[in-house]
Amino acid sequence: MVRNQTPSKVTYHHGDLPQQAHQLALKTLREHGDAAISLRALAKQIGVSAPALYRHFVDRESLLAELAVSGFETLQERLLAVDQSSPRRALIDIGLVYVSFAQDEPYLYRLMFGGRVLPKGDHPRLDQAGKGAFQVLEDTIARAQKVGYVKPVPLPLMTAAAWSLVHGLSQLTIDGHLPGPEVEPHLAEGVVTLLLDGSLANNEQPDKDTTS
Amino acid sequence: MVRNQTPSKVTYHHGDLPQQAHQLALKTLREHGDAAISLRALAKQIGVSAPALYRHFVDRESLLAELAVSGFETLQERLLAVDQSSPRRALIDIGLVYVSFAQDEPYLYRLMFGGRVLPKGDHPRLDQAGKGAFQVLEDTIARAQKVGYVKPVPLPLMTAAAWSLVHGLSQLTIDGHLPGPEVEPHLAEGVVTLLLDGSLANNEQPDKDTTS
DNA sequence: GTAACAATGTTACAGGTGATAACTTATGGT
DNA sequence: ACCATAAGTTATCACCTGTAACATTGTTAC
Repeated sequence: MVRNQTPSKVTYHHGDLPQQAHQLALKTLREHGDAAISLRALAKQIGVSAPALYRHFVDRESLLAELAVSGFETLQERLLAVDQSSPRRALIDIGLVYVSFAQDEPYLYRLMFGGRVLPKGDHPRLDQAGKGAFQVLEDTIARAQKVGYVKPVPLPLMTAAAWSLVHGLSQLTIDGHLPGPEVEPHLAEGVVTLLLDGSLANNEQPDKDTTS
Repeated sequence: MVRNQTPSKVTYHHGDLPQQAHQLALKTLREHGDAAISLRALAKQIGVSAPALYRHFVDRESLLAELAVSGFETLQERLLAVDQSSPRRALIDIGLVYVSFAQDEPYLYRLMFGGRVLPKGDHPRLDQAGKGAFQVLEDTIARAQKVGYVKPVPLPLMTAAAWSLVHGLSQLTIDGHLPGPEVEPHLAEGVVTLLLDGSLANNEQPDKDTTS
């Protein structure tokens, strides 16, 4: 009904439609998934006519793409916040933070990677944002490799393996195919460690007989 | 128009609507994705009225669930066809077959795992089919463990890691985040091997200095 | 054989959605 | 003060899922 923005005047022009639509859509996405996002419903909740949204979003899909972009950005932020002092802990924590993000925001994560929005060509901002998050992972691995902590396997290969592992674990726990963190709190750490210990340089290998 | 089934008579009753609808929907899915599947369009192509389909599929979603089930079944078949004589080759090949399936049938695979159809409760046949495919992977790992080829790490943990890895790699290549098999033909084998060599029992560990 | 019944089709229709066209009002630069 | 333009509005189209009420065919009991 009434605009819940700071400007108290009720104006013909909304003043900040794109922002508010983005926020409300994000909230709906978080709570009910992308399928529940309808431009008409959004407009009604904001108190504006449906076609008004098309002044700011060329498509419904472009709105979803924006949400996905913001998702990649916050994922990147969380990954960048990981402490990088110890290579091993950094690698593990990057993985844990990644999986935690997906589990905290299942609908958002699914939108980002669900193929609902194809990253190819249509939305250059989207794959740029995706690359950004991916880059943090790659940089962490590269750093650990440079220090000699990780095997000198080709960086793209090592990165692909790591990303695949955390992405797969995220998706499978989200979809209920694997137990979530409330059932198996240490699954993520165990899985990440499993890949990691197989990826160490020879001189860094832990005692193999104490790992059971 | 004319029924392309063996019975030549054009009848009021179709005779095999569910089957034909399933096949046509599967074809549409393969070529254009699940979003392109509309019951009306399906009915029109088959030459039947739209509500007729509701005699056989309670929902659009239940039709999609059936497609997903058949997807899991053929995936399971392909996984079961893997030669199990050598534990190591079996493990690697299971992974490669899994990823190849996803890359051969990207839209089908996305339907199976895209969260489009939630496996929880609604469709018991679906998670049964999913468990079936998953079971092949787990059995292969269990066999390799029993033989002493794989570390005595808890089976659910090892399985979760393996499944996460191949699933993540599948999804990421499908979505274009990682290079596909035409660009990097050996990526899948490299990634799978990376996890595997970190999961070997001590007495089975390959020479670490020749693995670069 | 035929009458009753169940299965499988049909047309008509009720909501809901994305998207566009044509019109109206406010904003801001000159 | 003016006017071009940005940002709203209503009206409308095409399409979709899903339901209700009716028609036709196949089947089974007598």
